[in-house]
Amino acid sequence: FAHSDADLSDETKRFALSPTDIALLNPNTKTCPIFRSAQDAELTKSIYRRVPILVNESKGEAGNAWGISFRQGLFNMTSDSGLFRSAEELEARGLKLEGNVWRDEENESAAFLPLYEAKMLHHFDHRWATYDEAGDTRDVTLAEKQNADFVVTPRYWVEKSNVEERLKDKSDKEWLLGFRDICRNNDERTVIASILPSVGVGNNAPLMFFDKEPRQVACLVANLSSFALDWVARFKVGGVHLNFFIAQQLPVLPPSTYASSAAWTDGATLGEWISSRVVELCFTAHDLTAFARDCGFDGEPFGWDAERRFEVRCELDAAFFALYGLSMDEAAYVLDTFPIVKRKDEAKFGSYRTKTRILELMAAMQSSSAAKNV
DNA sequence: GTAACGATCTGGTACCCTCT
DNA sequence: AGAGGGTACCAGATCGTTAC
Repeated sequence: FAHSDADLSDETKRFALSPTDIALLNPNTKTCPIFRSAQDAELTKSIYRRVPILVNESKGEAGNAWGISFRQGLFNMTSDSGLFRSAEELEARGLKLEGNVWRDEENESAAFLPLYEAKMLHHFDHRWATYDEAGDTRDVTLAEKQNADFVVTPRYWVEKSNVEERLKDKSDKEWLLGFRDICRNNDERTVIASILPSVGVGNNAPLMFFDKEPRQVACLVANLSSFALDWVARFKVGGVHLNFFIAQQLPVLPPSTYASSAAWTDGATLGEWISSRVVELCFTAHDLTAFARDCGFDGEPFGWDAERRFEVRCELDAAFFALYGLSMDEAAYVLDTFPIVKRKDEAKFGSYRTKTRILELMAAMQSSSAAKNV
């Protein structure tokens, strides 16, 4: 991100990284991160001194507190394309479409599940984009999101038995955690992870599998969706892929974090405080009922209320800035490095309200912590 | 077979500039 | 002011190679 020779004489853009620094930031691969300034480098190093990486290969099982394993989706968009079926084919076979699942009235096991692609997912949203009748993708509308029965339409479907077979050694859950492989460090947001139903998934939406409680996984989703983590991730993504080796070396709070409570969680554990918010954000449609139930929530899907979602997401972001040990000044600096978020906020609301609200919430958290210490 | 990842292609949007 | 063109950005899909 030094674009001209003049940048080389800018003292804020000139800094040194020692071998120890590089080993701190990318212990598995010793890859050199891409910092834009000395300030970025120093703040990132301070985060890595406090927060462990997701999978530290040199530490064996102890280096994988989440018991996590990865897989490039369930189907390779190139080599598995022979298994993909279009709506026309399935209709011609006499199958009936229910939601986004094609069913055979005579043979219950012969169903075809949607094949999700990464672009259909976004933060806390498994209904971000859908295919239309013409075969083009479009964003899901607000009215559609507000309908808990609405489901996205994929480009292809895959046989349910193929999905089950590929999942049988990986997960017994009826939901998955996927993230976008294709991303850039100058996109609006870089790390985009989401809970999605247990369906077919293309290789550009890699999946994470765990041996942890669903509520803890919900907390991980919030962590992966936080500005704090995203800011760090941007120094790690050099090309256009969020490869496994990059994901594994992101600073991610360990599951044990969520067993404790904070002054601002009102007596609840962090796990309860965070996971209840994640369920509220994710469980907006009936096709994620299994996820809500696994997290201990028995109610109906939450209505899609943009203002409420904004508030809850700001709460989560404020929480993760605090959990990452960032001061309000540091959080403000981090949020100023998301120009597209800022620009869209200003265009729609007249100011960078995401930043304003997160900082307000951080201030409130700090004063409740201070009150508790008295 | 899985994973990392480059090359190329597609189709879209956003924004800026110039010309009329 | 509006039309048209150019360019950058965005988000993939597809195909291929290499390594293990």
